[in-house]
Amino acid sequence: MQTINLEITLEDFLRDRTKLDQSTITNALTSIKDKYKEITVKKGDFLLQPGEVCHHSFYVQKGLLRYYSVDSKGKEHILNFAPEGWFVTDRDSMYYGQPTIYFTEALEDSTIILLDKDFFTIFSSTCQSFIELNERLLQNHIRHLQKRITQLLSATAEERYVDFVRIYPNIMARVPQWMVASYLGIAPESLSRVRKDLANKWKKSN
Amino acid sequence: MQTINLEITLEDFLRDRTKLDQSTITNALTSIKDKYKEITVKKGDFLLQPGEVCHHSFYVQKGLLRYYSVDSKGKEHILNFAPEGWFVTDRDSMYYGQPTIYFTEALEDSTIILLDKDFFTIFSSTCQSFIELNERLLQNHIRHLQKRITQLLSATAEERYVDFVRIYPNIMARVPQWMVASYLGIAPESLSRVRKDLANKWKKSN
DNA sequence: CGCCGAGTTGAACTGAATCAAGAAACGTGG
DNA sequence: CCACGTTTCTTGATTCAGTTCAACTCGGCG
Repeated sequence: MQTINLEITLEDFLRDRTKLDQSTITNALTSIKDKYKEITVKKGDFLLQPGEVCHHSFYVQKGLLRYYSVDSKGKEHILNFAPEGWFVTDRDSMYYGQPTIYFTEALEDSTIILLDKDFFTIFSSTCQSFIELNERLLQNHIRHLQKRITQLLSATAEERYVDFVRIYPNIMARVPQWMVASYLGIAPESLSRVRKDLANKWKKSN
Repeated sequence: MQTINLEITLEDFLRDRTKLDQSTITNALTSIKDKYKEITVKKGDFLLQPGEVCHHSFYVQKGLLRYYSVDSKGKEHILNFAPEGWFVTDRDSMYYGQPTIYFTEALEDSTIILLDKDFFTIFSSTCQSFIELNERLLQNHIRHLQKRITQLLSATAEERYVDFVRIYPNIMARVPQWMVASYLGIAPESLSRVRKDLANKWKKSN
């Protein structure tokens, strides 16, 4: 498999989003360095499985995660993909101490930063612009989820697919097609047909 | 229409969620009283319509709001109901200054508190427990949206309906059935049939 | 009284799921 | 580097959940 060479360190990320200079961030991170740690995982490894309790947020430094559930009929439903620079947090489990019902799996060999439950709180107390960052992240996450709900309520399989490739072309290229289908809430066979139809349309109009 | 007599003031809400005493909250609110104001609206009034830019979060003190979009075929899709003690925020519009694409409509005569865009930020700077409240609200909102996505991806119309009445029996009783259908992402006729089937099942098992 | 919005019911239709089979791509071990 | 099994993708035939369209009922309300 060809490796993808994206790597956005947590420091890069913080610098970019908080507009603080590198040394401020390095200092802040050093002062709470027991609140996070870096690990590497291999393709196929699980960071979290149903029944376990979640103690960390995951920041993806390199690689790709998927966060999914399995329903009563054994079908997988992907809630999120997380490439470099994204977070995965199992909020139900982390904030309420319940065992999770989701899988968090590495789709590629990945470098992940584990952030303690109180990482954000503690970091926040050291600098104002981090509070704002955190809020912005949550706000954006909400906007993202809301958009997805609107789409699930109103768009056809084809529309959802077209939108997905437009917004996440890189993810499209990095995961098997049936996972995209699972994310979009359609059967893999249906996605295959959707793609065929789109290809035909495109040919005709050319 | 019979009136519903729930009323949860913003102060009640803050006291309950931040565990601060009443006088602290009253003082804090007094110090930023230009950052929020109370209004009353009538059933059918719109607090926000597509094309307008959103400048406030809405806190529902009394009454009921719905937040919905209209798709290209003219169909409505309800993103959220908001009864007493709930918030409605159009984040796309408020944080990015874009005109909104959603309707925010009062389904009953309502008392609404308009919270300025920076209400939360300013209030946060006066007390730590408010930062936490804000974060918890956002976290819960995310959990809620995520659950809804999982359900849209995996559950049948019947399962979604059963879950809805279990969790929001009060909303079920306060809005027309076709709005519940719209929230669940099914046609009103389908919801009617689902209910009929459920009634039959219940009779048989009795 | 007559109108109107909400809900129900039936019949026909349809987008997508399911089932089944085969083709292509992939990775792993020899 | 090839051979083999596994996974992914495609295609066709069939089924099904839910939509659409249309007609009818019911209960309020001016």
